[in-house]
Amino acid sequence: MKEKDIFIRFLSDRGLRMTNQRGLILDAFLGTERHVSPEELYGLVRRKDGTIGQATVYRTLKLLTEAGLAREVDFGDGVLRYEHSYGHEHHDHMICERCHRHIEVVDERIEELQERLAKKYGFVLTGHRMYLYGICSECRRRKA
Amino acid sequence: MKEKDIFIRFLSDRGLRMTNQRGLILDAFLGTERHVSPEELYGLVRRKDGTIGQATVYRTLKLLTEAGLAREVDFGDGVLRYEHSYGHEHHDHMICERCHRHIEVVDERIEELQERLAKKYGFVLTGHRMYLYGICSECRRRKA
DNA sequence: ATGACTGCAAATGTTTTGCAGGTTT
DNA sequence: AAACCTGCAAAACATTTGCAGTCAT
Repeated sequence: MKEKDIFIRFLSDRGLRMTNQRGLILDAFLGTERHVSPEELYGLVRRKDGTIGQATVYRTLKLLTEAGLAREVDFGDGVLRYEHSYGHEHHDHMICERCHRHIEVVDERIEELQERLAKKYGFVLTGHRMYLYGICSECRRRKA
Repeated sequence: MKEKDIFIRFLSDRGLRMTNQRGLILDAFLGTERHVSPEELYGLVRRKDGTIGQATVYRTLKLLTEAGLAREVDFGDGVLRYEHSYGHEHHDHMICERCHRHIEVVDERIEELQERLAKKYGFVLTGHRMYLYGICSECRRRKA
């Protein structure tokens, strides 16, 4: 399990320690492929350890983000979510407004045009967020 | 002033009334070309009427949004901002991470590729949000 | 011992809501 | 009167922080 090693390394590089709670949170995070909110993750972790506090979950998610293992995703619904970052290339998101299912997408040509657009205005891009909202085929079929 | 008429129309269509406060808030909103947060707008309006409450500002901004005069913009910094919608075509945003200056941008080719990308996954797009983050030329020059 | 870690509760910051009083129709 | 509006303060919400106690080195 490479991620755990990375995390341990990251922690010790900063004089921090790997703890039981951090391990549980990391496992729970890695164990789901969904975009989890801190609250959801808190629920998952609590099944393993009922005494854990949500502050610890919040704090650990920040650490995982700094360690490059997690990435914050903001769909704009007021809750921050986290997705796997290690071994997961950059991608954007397409979200169904009915069933809230979402797909990760990448389009090289779009990425390239974004760069060009930035250059046109004298910007050097550091990152971007792109969310495509729509209705997926299933939802359209179900309620056409 | 077309916007005011639209707002009055929108209100009366729903059995609501144009009031002094709503008028002031609309004027203040139209009077700035920046992306204002409710708090900023509250500050502006209070200069004209010191007794206005911020709840009224929040409520009116929601109304303006429903009326199609304002559009919510979420830069992901924890504050919702509002921009003019009437007579302002769709556009995306490019934000300087140093000076927080932002530019409104549109790229037809990107829009088109987004549509194609959606179609590829069976989605029909209803909208999208795209934020490009970077460093603007001035900030690069100032602190290269 | 020192410094890190944790759970808890309190604080934060933005936005929403309940309410009592005021205004319009 | 009925329905809408308003300001205020309280509530709601996700997230952060302070703190006192605990644990690892």
